[in-house]
Amino acid sequence: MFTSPTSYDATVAQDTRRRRADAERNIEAILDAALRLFAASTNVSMTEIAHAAGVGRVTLYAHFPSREDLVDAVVERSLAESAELIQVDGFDTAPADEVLVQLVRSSWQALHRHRRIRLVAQAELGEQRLKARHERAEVAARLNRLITRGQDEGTIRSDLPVTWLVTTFFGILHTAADEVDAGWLAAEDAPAIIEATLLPALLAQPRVGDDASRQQVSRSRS
Amino acid sequence: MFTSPTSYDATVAQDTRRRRADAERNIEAILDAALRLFAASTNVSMTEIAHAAGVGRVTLYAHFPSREDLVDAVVERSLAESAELIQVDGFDTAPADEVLVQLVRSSWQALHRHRRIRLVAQAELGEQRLKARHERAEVAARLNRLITRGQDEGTIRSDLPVTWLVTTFFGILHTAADEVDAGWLAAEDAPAIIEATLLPALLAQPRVGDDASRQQVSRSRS
DNA sequence: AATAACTCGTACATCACTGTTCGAGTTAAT
DNA sequence: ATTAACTCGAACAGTGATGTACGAGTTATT
Repeated sequence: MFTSPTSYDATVAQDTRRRRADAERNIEAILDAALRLFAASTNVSMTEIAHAAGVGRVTLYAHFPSREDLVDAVVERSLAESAELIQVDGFDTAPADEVLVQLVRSSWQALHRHRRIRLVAQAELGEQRLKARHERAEVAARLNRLITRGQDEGTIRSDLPVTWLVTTFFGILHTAADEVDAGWLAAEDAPAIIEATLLPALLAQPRVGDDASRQQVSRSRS
Repeated sequence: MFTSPTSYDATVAQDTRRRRADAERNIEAILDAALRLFAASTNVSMTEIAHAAGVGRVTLYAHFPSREDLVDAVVERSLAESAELIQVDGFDTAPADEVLVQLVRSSWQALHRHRRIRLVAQAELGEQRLKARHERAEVAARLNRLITRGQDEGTIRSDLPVTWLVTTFFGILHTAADEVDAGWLAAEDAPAIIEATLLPALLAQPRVGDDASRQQVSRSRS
């Protein structure tokens, strides 16, 4: 029997009781599988997740007593993951607009994954709990700082609220990722297209005149 | 009994058999309710829809034998609705960029609704069936024509695929609508913000220098 | 006023998912 | 090598959704 001792907080680090190594591994596997499956589709059963993690269904319930607990843990993990991914070179020192471009290039897919998880959580945990606890988490906060810095530097427009600019950033990423998922846009074309769309929308002074910055980006489905 | 005669194709106009007036009314009510509920949340049961339409659950099944049929009909209706909404004055004659602005102002919410339905359909009917039948429907086609015309006129940028520009248009609308739903953006601020974001991203020559075009749009949550 | 269309509630069969329990087998840790 | 932690499959109860069947009542149509 192992339900009572090890149960609920596989989530946060704070575990008073020690855990065996294989248990730890399984938890990781479950979280990984869940993250992957949720990113693909919102409707995933516990059974599917357990199976995908190479683990018995019972074991899953041993670590995450309810579906809600699982989703919760996945959100947490996804948030932490994104926070790391976003940490590119010179995040706090390089010109803000260049950092943005860098972010798009390095991690637009991962950031998209995070967004999908957010959808799942929103549907299953309800809007408020999610909003209160996670929305102002590390990722959003860092993006916020970055954009604000860009505004101070004069590279990023100041006529729109910072929050909206951040949202737009994720929004375009999201849109592009959906297009890729649907097979209407080649994944390798995405970064360039995202960049070409995002920059004029966010920058204070869209470079104009020089058509060097606006050459044909992609010919697919023109 | 009424299952066999009236059943399946409440959907398309093509009905050989005549229908009684109240039946017609109920079908409308059901479609309306479904559209409304689906726009709010993806997970809606048949029971809820029937109840919201002020109709017995059995009656619902009488007109739409399966959930799939219902979703199908709702998609159809939503598409038709959007096609009408999009038909603003001078759609085919006024400068394309001005028409775009006009579209945002008049119907961004409705267009958003259409997008939500698309999500439901995508989850329940599967990607391909939806794509094949509907994506190239009236709305998308018109938008496509409009953007293409704008490119010919030189007002809309030509370095990105038309498809992507259309997608971006809907994407930003969608993003903004979500923000409004979540209560992070006032609905009355939305059109201006959308416009301010969309135009620089889509136009060939973003007006630059004159900060008249980039005055403070909203102060909320800056 | 008569007929057929349409409505309703109730009840039933089926299914998929969630969460729990049991007992027995593995495996990491000391 | 012993113990406690962890694993597993199978089986069960509960819930909620889908779809069907019946029979009786209501309402549009002619």
